[in-house]
Amino acid sequence: MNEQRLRRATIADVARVAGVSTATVSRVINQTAPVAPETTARVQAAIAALDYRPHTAARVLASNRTNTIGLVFPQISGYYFAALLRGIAAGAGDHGYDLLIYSAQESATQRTVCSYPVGEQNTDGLLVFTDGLPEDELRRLHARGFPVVLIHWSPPEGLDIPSVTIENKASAYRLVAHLITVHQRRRIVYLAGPEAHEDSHWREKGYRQALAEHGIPFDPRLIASGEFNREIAHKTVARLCQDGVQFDAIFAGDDDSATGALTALLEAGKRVPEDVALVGFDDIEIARYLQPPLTTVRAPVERVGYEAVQQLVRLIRSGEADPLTLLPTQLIIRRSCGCNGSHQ
Amino acid sequence: MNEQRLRRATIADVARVAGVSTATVSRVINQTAPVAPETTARVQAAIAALDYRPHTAARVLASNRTNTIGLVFPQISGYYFAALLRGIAAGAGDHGYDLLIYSAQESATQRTVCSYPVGEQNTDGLLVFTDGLPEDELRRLHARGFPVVLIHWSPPEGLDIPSVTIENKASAYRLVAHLITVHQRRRIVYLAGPEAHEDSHWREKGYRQALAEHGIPFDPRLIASGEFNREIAHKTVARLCQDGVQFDAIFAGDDDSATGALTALLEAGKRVPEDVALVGFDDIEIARYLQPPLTTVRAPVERVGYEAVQQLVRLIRSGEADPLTLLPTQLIIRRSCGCNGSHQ
DNA sequence: GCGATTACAGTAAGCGCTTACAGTTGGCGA
DNA sequence: TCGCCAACTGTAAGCGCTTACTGTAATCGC
Repeated sequence: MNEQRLRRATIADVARVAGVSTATVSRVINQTAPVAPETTARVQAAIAALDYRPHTAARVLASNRTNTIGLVFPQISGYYFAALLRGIAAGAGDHGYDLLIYSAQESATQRTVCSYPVGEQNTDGLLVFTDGLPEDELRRLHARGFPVVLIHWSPPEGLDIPSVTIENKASAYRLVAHLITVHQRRRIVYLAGPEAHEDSHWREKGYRQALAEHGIPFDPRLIASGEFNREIAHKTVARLCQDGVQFDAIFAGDDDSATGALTALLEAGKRVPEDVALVGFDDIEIARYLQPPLTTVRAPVERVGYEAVQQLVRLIRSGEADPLTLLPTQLIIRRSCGCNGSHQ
Repeated sequence: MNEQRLRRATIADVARVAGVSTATVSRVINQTAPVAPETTARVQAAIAALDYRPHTAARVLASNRTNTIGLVFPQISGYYFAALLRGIAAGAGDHGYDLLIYSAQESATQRTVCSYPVGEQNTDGLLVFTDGLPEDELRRLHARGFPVVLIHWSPPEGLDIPSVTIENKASAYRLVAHLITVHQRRRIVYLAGPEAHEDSHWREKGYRQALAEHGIPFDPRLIASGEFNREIAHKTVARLCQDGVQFDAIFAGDDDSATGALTALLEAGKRVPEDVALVGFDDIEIARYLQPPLTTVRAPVERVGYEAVQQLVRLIRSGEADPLTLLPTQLIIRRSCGCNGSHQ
């Protein structure tokens, strides 16, 4: 492993071997100007012979394009993450961009100057997932005209930063309306997500709208905290049962909390869906394997990632992007709501 | 969004405003040489005033250090992924490295020269997960003395590339020995993973060793393909039941296939663990929520990622690293093997 | 047959940093 | 007092590319 590292071949080496100028080599590599086929062949042979790879930093410096997009995450976890990243990686690949990722949870080694390891200094644009970046940094980037696209998050007051997310409100509405109209449920608990999580707010709005439109009064006692977390949802629902709160359905803010709720309900001796109907949100992998299989909403997570890259690339290249991209979801009816659940 | 992008401040701007040379500014930023406190203050004020960020590519080009490590994945998915990445991101952050990731599944826009978007040209070292990189590329990098660390994968014949993984064999041995000695099982199915997946081979070796040491003859009919995949495992086990193969336990190569196996067993009218004991591997999140809760082995996935970065950084900085890092696992006894399962 | 293109190739000026080298001080031991 | 050294700062040479500008020869339209 310790053979000294060989000096890497540079464009000048290639030029010398091929008997052309460095400009020509550059043109062959980037296809930025016509080069005679025979010359091209000579250059390519030289590149192969020398095992030459263009030095990225030098290209960036000279061309002023990094060809890299940055991704900022508050934390890496959960079901969402892998799917979203898959979409983003695919999008970046399709558009020829590299992907630099930064998780805010990293114990930030204090950097003298630059508070964020990813930004204008090393990327062409940024993807920010939920509250991955504090508002002032966002404002700073925006003031500079640096391309940023938000994922599952709205821009702060006054900033016109494009954002990509899913139809939370409409989906929640449909889910709750289903519980009300098809299964005649009227006391429906909403297991809210974390305060900071915008999605949860929109889902709650959909929930409230469904109640309102079906003449069911809103009861604040039926809003409980699930935190998009199995354990917490478990405890919350257990307490609800203990406290004797009356309810005949639970709309869990996401599927993770739905699984917690399910366990708690069974432990409390409730039958699902007979005594309590249960619906979730996300359609995580295991949703269909629960007993009973979970009725939920399928969010096109991967597409969210892909679409976000799409918008970012447009923003980088043309300076414009859709202010808001709302991706449609799909109602997945299984058995936990009381249906037959032919849906797989 | 369309205000023209402002020309970014350069080190020369900072130097001018602070009334010093660019060298001094550089020294303040990098703390590479003593600078008078008063000068430092002036420079920092100028940096703040101009909102200056050093241009990464320029630093890389000048200093010949990218301060970035690359991560190559065959595909982004599964439980493993998020946890591993979390460890890697943490490790990279702790050591002051940025993280560039590349998923081989990206529909590779054909690049003229460089087949891999990540490598010597833009990183200081590479982390390769399972078979993320073909052997010839690995050999090329190794020949160049480029730092690479393998995760859950062994170097090809003849290459001394450090690798980090978990104690697959010993863990599998313990699991199977537990089934044999504590629960008197003798016809134990092994649900193997994908051919390419090294872990599965080691787990099988542990399985065979446990059989051998307890005087149980190895029966090839009990080796079936689970592919580390719920659906496939489901089908495989269903077929096993149909075919009337006799067995009293299943050692699933991973927890995903264990969940598939569980469903298939229940569907076939077998009681778990009474008729068939079931154990998995990984301890994924839902393992404890299965009915019955799954006995398995907890792999320190996040630590694997962190440790891999550790080794890579050592390799980058000092040229040496441990050839093989085997992280210990922990037996998680729940109910699916037949125990009481006090373990949470 | 002549000016205007077009196809192709080279020259050289940076891109924004780091750092080797070279001062200029002032303090301190001898 | 002198030499030495540490502390601090500046000068300028690149790092390996891209690309504006030039230059040449061949081709084309009429």
